[in-house]
Amino acid sequence: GERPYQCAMCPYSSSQKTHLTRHMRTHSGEKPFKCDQCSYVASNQHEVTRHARQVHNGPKPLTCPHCDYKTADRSNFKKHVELHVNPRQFLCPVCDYAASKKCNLQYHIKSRHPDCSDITMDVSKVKLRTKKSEADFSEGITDKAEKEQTKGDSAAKKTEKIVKVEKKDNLAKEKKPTSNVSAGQVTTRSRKSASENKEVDIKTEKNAEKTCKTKKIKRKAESEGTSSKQEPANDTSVAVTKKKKKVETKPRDCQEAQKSDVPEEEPKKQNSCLKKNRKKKALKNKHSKKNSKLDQEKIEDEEMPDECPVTEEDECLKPDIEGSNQREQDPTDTVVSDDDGGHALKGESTDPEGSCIQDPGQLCLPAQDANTEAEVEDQEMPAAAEESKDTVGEKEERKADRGQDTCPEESSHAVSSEKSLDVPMDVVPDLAPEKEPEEPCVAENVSNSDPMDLTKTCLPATEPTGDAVPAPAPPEGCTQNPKVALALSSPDNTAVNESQEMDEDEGIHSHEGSDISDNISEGSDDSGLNGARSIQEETSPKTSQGAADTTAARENYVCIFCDRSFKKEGEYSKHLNRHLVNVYYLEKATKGQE
DNA sequence: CAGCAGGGGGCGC
DNA sequence: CGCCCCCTGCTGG
Repeated sequence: GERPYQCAMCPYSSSQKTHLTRHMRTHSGEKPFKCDQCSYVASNQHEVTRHARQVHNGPKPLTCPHCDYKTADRSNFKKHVELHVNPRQFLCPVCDYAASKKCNLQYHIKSRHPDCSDITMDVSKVKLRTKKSEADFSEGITDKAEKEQTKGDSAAKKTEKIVKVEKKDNLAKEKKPTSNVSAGQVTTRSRKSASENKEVDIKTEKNAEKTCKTKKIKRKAESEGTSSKQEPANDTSVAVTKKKKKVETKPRDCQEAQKSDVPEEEPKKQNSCLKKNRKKKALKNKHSKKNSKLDQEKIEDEEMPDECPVTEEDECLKPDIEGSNQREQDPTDTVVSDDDGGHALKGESTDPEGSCIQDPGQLCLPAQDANTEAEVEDQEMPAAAEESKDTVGEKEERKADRGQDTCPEESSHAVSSEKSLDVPMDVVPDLAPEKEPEEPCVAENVSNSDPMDLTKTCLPATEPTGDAVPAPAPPEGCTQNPKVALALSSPDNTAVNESQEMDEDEGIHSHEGSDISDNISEGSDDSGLNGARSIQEETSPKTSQGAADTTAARENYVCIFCDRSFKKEGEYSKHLNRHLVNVYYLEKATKGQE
């Protein structure tokens, strides 16, 4: 309590004079203690001794029971053991990053999320699942939250110490099993706490021959006594809050999970996602957050298996009380579940990347995305099988390459992309120009599906044309037709629109995607309309066919927009042009407004 | 992630 | 006073 020795230079105060004198050296910079083996100097003699132990090959009495790691630094030793016991306990509230060390998390937050408020960032509260469990179990632990920063660890320590007293010897054997942590994370959490304590205790015992135990116990008792009062509530609340947060934050995730529910497949996605993420990191894209998230997700995934179910349940049950601190943690958990679900739905084939990356990204898209994706896939698959297997393969490759970009997929869709040129012209703009880049995943999916549809529609038309109709099929006149095709193809306005938009972004530039164009028409040199043209050709025939079939055989050309029929291609093309022009200007107008 | 170092609290002598 | 222990920050691999 009392701190009679006040520093004149800073707010520091100490209960002991010597501490103040020592502290004063920090201000004066005085470092009277020098290492005899090097030039190292310190203000504290003990720092020199520690330095000598660590830097100069001193004895390393501390040996990790789980591995060959040895160290002379107890702090480092504890940290290391923690890695075995419960890796990645510390989840970043802002992103998915998970750290094995509190300090690492703090550093992460500082470096990555400097703008975040301290409160939310309070690492002490951020703990992980395992710790949560511990906290829940042991009341004493709870003090951490209240104490402020030291607490978290101190509490753990305390618990550990206590455990030691009780168990000591027994544990050593048990340790190993628990140590497996990396492999069997599931059990680890709950176990971890216990196992950790045991292990740690043992170690400490070994190393700390002395009276450490007694001291520790004292400390524990003290700390507990002090903290116990307040903490219990806090700890529990904290743990609870975390869980709750997870639930809340992740509703969508949950949804996804529910949909797919297949946890097994998810890992794949995650992995892929992770890989992608990593790549991104390597590239150092702007999206540091995303990357981190991804990483975290990975981590979580690994750990999550067991926990997930539990956490979810908890979350569901509890509405969040506090929710303030660490939503993100939960999200991560949920994310994992989500991912799994996504996999299940999609199966392996789909592009996990997009979904994974984006979802974590932040928004709540996931649920929808998942759905859309699933649907898209379904649609796509057939289409791909039918017509554009090649294209699909290409797309995939492209995607993989582009993985970095958030919305690589779009570009990938060659088919749609080509059209893109026309896009502005295309009807789509009217309906939904809005989408834009944010939802790469969805867009991609959609776009993919759309392309498929288009292709389908187009292809049939091209081939059969000869049959049904006299086949005027002069591609030239129809330059504008593509639009028509789009319109036709897109009974689903939304999908079409999306695809178009998507196309616009990249498709226009890159010709790559033009599977259709290649197939259909190569010769067209018309400026921008080339891609469209191919479509047009197809469409025109198509229209003719379709029209003939459905409407009336007599008229070769039926206007998509107004059902008007034309016997002559030239007339029809002119008529279409009128519509197109209108559309074009409408688009411009809409864009301008936006 | 491990290592190193700064700073601080507690305690025995 | 000296020592131990701990927490934390930062850095390099």
